[in-house]
Amino acid sequence: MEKLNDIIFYSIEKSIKAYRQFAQKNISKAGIEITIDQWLVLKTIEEDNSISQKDIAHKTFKDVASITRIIELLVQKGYLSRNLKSEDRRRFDLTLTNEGNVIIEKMQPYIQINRSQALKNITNEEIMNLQSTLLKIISNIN
Amino acid sequence: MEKLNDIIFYSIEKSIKAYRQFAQKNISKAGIEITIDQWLVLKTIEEDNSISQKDIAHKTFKDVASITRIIELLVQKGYLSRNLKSEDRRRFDLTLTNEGNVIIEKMQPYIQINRSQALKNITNEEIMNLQSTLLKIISNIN
DNA sequence: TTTATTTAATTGACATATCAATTATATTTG
DNA sequence: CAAATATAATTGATATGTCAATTAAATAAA
Repeated sequence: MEKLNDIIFYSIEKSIKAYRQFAQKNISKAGIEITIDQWLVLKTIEEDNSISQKDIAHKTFKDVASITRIIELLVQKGYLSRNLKSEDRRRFDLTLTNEGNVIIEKMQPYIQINRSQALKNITNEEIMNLQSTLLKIISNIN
Repeated sequence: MEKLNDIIFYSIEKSIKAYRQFAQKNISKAGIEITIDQWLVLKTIEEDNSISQKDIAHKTFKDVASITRIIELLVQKGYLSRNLKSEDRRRFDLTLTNEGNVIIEKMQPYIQINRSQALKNITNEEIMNLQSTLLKIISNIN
């Protein structure tokens, strides 16, 4: 009978968990006070500041409920400002504050280092194959 | 500048999240009242009923604190019994109840179906490559 | 053997995930 | 236009993840 360890989904889970812990540890060690998830949401807003919370959720593979709460924390921390949109009062204008921009800048080198360390000695071809197989899995279950 | 979407870690995260949602939905739809995480812990105990909570945590890539809480829920639900070990009173004897065994049995076909649907049209070679690249990533960050 | 150290598990605090219900607003339809 | 429907976001409840502090027991060291 197959053991849990043999299952590919365990490797996928293990790799992403290990990467998250590794990345978060490096960020915290650098004295940057933000979680990877908060950064991810902030970065998504930076890339498109007219995006809706629903679309942020979709883009980050999170739930809209989680996005509401993460945005709340980002506002509390002073990285983000949030105001009702006049055109559609169900939605919000989300804008990075100066501090928000600063922290995105500050994170950049760590993100790079984390990624390159995690992918050390792995060829482009391997990455492309990895990506392609993962996309197959994703499309199989949608 | 690279967009979030291009990053391989997003595909890894997306695939595992999609798989978990897909699997959980199928289980719930079948009227089985257990979470994937609870099942995972129960299955781990079934495979080795002398395992410590610390080792369950290690094996499932979870935190010992989470294991404590998940075990509590499994006991509450009547799937697991927990008694102090006489040899080492810091530890517990964890044993599946009849109901626990029944639910593991009941889950089995769904687990199989979920896995085979997710891996449909993906060759063994691809899976092996996926596994091997993921293991490289894991070892790079440990 | 008493004390110090290590180990296993728990607990508290906070962040995030998920689902269902709710609120507020916008859009569609009769 | 008024009523019905759809959409965006929030909120509550429960589960899990993570870290730090704590408790209880076992083991090692003085």
